[in-house]
Amino acid sequence: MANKKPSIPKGTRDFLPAEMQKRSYIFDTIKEVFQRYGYLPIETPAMENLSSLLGKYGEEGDKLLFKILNSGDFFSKIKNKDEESLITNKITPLISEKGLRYDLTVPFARFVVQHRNDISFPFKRYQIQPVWRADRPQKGRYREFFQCDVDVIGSNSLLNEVELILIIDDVFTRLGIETIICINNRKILYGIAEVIGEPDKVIDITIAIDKIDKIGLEKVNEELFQKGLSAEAIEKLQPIINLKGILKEKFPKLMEILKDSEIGLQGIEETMMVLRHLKDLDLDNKWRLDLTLARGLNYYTGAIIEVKAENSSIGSICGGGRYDDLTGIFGLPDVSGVGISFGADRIYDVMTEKNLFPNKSISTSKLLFVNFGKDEEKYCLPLLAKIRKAEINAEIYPDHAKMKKQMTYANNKNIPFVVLVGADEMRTGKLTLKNMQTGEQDKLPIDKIIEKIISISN
RNA sequence: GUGCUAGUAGCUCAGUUGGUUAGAGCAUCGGAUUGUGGUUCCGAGGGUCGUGGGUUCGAUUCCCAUCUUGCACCCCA
Repeated sequence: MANKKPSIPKGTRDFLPAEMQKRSYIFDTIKEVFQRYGYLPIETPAMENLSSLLGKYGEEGDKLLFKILNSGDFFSKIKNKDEESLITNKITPLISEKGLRYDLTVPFARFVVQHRNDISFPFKRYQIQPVWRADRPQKGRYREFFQCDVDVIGSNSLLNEVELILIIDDVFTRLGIETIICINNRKILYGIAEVIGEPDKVIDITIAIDKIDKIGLEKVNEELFQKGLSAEAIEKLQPIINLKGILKEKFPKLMEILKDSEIGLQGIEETMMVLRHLKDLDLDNKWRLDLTLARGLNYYTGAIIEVKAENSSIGSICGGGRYDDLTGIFGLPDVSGVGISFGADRIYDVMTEKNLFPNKSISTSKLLFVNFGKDEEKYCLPLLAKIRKAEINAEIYPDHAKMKKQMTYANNKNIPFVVLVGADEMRTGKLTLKNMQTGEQDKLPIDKIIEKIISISN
């Protein structure tokens, strides 16, 4: 009798038809744009070997991986069952060798290495699938969510970076979301770390200055000090973080600062190239160079991109960058890729918040046959087939229920037309067509009904 | 993983300083109307008061634990 209420795991969601319709709208729009730019779809399994996943996302990422318990009697295979060897991180490799994917980029790198002989480079692919993270859920953060990735792999050209930004601009313009696209380059960040004499602390530095908008300059400096940066290095960093002004002024200053760092200068050059193109292209969305943009994922090496919706509490809705050696870890060195990922669920949240979904009716059915009984069913079925052949979405109520019930069904499902077929209609061949919006009724033969519905829906 | 908030019908929420049968609106179902929905009127079903334990004569109410939700940190789409 244990009649427990059914539930789903923390941070996961069911989607009702009304939500699915809106989600499909987002996915369809994104897919259409991806294809417009010449990207082709792939899919990869929900689970990967843990060895493919671990160590790719940083320490924090490893913690957030969902691990899958081995099948069978794995426990008997463990030799030492004393407490010492049962500590989580020691026992994990013994009982789990698979995990749910954390993003689509790392599985893609694995995919490219594995299928290198079946694809030709540069390889442009898109991939729309769910990913899983064992994070604490909160606003705009789920444990299962969909990413829409576009990547080009096997090309060093900065044209790819430019193209991805155009895709971002295209997608958000179509969806009606006003965004700001932030652009930076990891090489500039490396350069800065080099110049201030703390090249080993790049990650700490970037993570800290990434928070400057949120916690302010003082707290950032505090955090840097705690991470072990010398006071001198922090001092040197200040003018860089505080670089103000328009691009024309920023770049010469930055070049002066980074003049002793080869990698830093390279980063500046790359970024200037990209931005110069963007200037010519007249985007609908705002964009800017943001030296405080860092992004947490370890594998980025060049350009980094992040998109935020304007005036929204939901965090970034799209992000990405260039990774020079992701395939290297899987045994294929010297292949560079760039890619971005759209967070479909956050885009959904932003669009809900700002009421940006087009208000279409939920049902796709244009017409419902009311069911009066056995003889009438028999009479209606061929007519229904005819209507469907005319490419009109239509259905018949499956039970011989009361009129009220059937009409309510049509009403709730937003079906614009109802056809009533009883003894009278069967005798004359003229069916009663009811317009659910106006309440008007006509007696028409089936061909006229088809004509009418087609003319109205066009 | 850390801190804070909350959990009462399918949904949104009342309520109880610990005391018989826990309420409303919406939704659902039925009827007024056996071939006419969206508006109206009448009625019905639905709750182990998140779960487990403790204190008490008695707990939905107090205490503890746990799960879930929301928020902040961390991190991120």
